[in-house]
Amino acid sequence: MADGPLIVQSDKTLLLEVDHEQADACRKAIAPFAELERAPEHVHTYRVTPLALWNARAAGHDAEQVIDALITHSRYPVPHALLVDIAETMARYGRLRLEKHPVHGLVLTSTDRAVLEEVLRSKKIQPLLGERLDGADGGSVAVHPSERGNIKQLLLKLGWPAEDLAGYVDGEHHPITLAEDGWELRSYQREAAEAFWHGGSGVVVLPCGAGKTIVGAAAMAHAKATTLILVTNTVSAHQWKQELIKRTSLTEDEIGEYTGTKKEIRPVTIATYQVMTTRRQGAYRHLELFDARDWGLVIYDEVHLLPAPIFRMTADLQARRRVGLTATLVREDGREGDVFSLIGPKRYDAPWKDMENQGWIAPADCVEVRVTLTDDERLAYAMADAEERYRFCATTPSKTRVTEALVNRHPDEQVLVIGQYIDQLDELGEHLGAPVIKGDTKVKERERLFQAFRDREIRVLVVSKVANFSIDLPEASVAVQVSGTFGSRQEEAQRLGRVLRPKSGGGGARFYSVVSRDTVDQEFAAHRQRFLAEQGYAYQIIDADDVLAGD
DNA sequence: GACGCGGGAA
DNA sequence: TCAAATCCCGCGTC
Repeated sequence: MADGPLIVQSDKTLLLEVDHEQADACRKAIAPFAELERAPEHVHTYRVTPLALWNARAAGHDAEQVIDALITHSRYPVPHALLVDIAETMARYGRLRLEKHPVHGLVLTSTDRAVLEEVLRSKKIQPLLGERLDGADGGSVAVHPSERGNIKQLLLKLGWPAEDLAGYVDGEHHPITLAEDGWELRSYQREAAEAFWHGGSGVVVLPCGAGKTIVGAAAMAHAKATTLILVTNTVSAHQWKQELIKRTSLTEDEIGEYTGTKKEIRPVTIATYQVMTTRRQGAYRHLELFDARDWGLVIYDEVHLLPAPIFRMTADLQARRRVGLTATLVREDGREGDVFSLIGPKRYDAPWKDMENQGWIAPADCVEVRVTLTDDERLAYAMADAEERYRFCATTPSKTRVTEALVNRHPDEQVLVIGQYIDQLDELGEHLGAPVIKGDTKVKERERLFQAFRDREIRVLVVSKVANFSIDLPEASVAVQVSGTFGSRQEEAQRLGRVLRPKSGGGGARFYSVVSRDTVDQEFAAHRQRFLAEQGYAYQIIDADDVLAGD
């Protein structure tokens, strides 16, 4: 295409011209194998990474499709070296395979003798290996079954990710079917569960509110086996239980909660990550849960939050079927590789914009409102310690008036004001005459306020980070974000997710992010927005003065 | 045993 | 980076 929207560079970055008429199609075409790096106004930068290429490979895309996508949308001739590199990187996945062996249990095998020799020379790999079993057309080597996870991690780091074809144990049979009354699986939920089931293990990526729990239930109905579900908090554990009772044939007494207060082990057991990672005298206290039953399926909820010890435990669970559920595969700690090798490749991914087009989530406008600091504030900002800087510019008093104006812009809608600093939120609450929900708000009080908000007795609610975790926040159609943590892309996604539930009137949602101009606040906000930009959400930028002037 | 509270961890 | 929120656990009361 002579005037395509994409510039493909030999350093593996892709520049996408956002306003080009082909930009959406292009974004969609490159999304499976490129990660968004920067997303300012006009040109977005993507990077073609090995992990993204291998995920694409595992999802059944071949190098030819990837290369075709680049050539189709590129404005200039695509550097040949890059095309060669992409083809070679993709070909690395699956060159080595882990397979079952009738005598040795597990073997690492390859038809490419040279690759096998190369990885066998690694000092870290050698201790995991047993006997050499060379055949006529290649080689293989025994691997101790308990090292199945470790060797995959190491091979990925060496750049030769193994395809794991060694299969799974069925686990203890347990009858589970989906309930049939009054609802049915949405098409994408069915596809996601099937994609996981055929892959055997891996990750399903769906937006907030798209019904990840239901995908988990569908996966359980495939496995028909005892299931261990790992979740981030007890509220989530409870919601899983309620949802499973509603959506499957499981009854209350078949589902156990394994948390701080209850230690039930049942055919389906829901445990928090935290209870699994608590230690006494250096030893994990509740490891026995993994061996308590012959689990046929392990579900990892919010896999992007999986703590490091759970990875180590998961390395020993490689013969169990595993499914990870998440809205965002990105991790701020860079452990995407561990998700890939220990949970599995991405098996299903639904772009948010596609879901929006099909009416599963509400359309949303994202607006960044830029506040200019006063001269005094600018000076104070410049003098502030590095640690104090973000707090200072994120909580500037000017934001209060702007927030109030934004809230008043939508007099007939339910509005959430979301922020990070309690002082700021208290002040906003007072100013807006709205209740504040924060960490030390009692659960009873939270529920009372949520209910009043649902009943429209309260129109505006100010919430702290509790909004990032607690799932049972009622729906709103407008959210105003006044501060957030540095660069947490998943935080932004969670917060936008709060307003994405389809509206009864069919209307759209509005997400405002109030940001101090020319400060680290603006930088942080830009970083948080990256994930949503990748999903096709563009931020319109407006000036706070225009808001105050009533537009 | 069902709570509520406060300390510690990460 | 810090601040904030979470959860677990042990302790008390009833």
